Amino acid sequence: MTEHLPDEDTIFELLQALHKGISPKFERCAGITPTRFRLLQELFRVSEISQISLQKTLDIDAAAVTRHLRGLEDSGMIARRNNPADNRVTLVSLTDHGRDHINSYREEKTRFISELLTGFNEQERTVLAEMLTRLQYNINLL
Amino acid sequence: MTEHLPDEDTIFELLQALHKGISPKFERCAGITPTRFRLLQELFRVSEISQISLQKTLDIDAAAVTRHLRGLEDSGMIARRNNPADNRVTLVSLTDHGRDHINSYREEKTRFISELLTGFNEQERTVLAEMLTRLQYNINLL
DNA sequence: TTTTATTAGTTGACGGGTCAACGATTCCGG
DNA sequence: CCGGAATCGTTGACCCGTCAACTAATAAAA
Repeated sequence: MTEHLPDEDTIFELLQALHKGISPKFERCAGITPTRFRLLQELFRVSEISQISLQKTLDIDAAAVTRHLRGLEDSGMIARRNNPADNRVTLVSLTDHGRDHINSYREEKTRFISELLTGFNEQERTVLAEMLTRLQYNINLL
Repeated sequence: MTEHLPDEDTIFELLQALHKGISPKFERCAGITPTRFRLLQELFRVSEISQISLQKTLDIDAAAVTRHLRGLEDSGMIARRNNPADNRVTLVSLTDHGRDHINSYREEKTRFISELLTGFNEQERTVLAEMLTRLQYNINLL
């Protein structure tokens, strides 16, 4: 007995190892960092948005937003302008160039995710999503 | 129809969000970084080991090992000595002080993980571990 | 209205990870 | 035996995230 104990620890280690693998592989496949992709995707969805809204939506630090946007601006993907109605906020939007690129990023991301979920049927995906949601819930209680 | 599509993307985002939550919460609960805990745990297991073996076992960068060990050495948890049989390698081991501490870390970690898995019965844990393993496998193919 | 508090964004410093370059040691083939 | 190839560890530079301190602008209160 105690043949193959699934071990609570195993799940924790699997989650750690999984994270270690996912981000770099995503970047290698999609050609963009997961976080930057999320930024672009949100900009695509809403067309124009303040940095603070971006930050809250994506749940990342304000400093990180500032620096990612600087990078994306330097590469011509996004543009920023002051909000004339409130000079504290800067409004961010995709440039045409950015809009061009995000579509190919989305394709690569779709391809990546379908590779990631290879072998998972519809029901398994549902179960997995539900379990991950419960884990997230538990973590938020700590 | 398309009532609540579990969405491939959802799983990806859940994994990302999960990671964002786990490490800081672990550290807050256990009082030590996940990586440093893994280092100590491995040292506890084998008593004395070279840095390169540590690195391979834990699958982290050599530079990270060097720096973590410096930190752990400064806090008196570990000791290092040269391998007299091969002056390239440095052997790392727990100090008594480190051995004292790791037990309380282990308790905190156990508590943390059991909170994390609250509401998961034995069978669900098995299913979850198996699914995470499959994800890991898929990632390694990319 | 003037003062105070709040909000948005930037910056600096830090910890964690990676990779690339380097010195020291050991191994091995000519 | 000796010189080139591996191996081990360290360091520096970079990216990504956090927090804390700061400025500028607006909102709220006295």
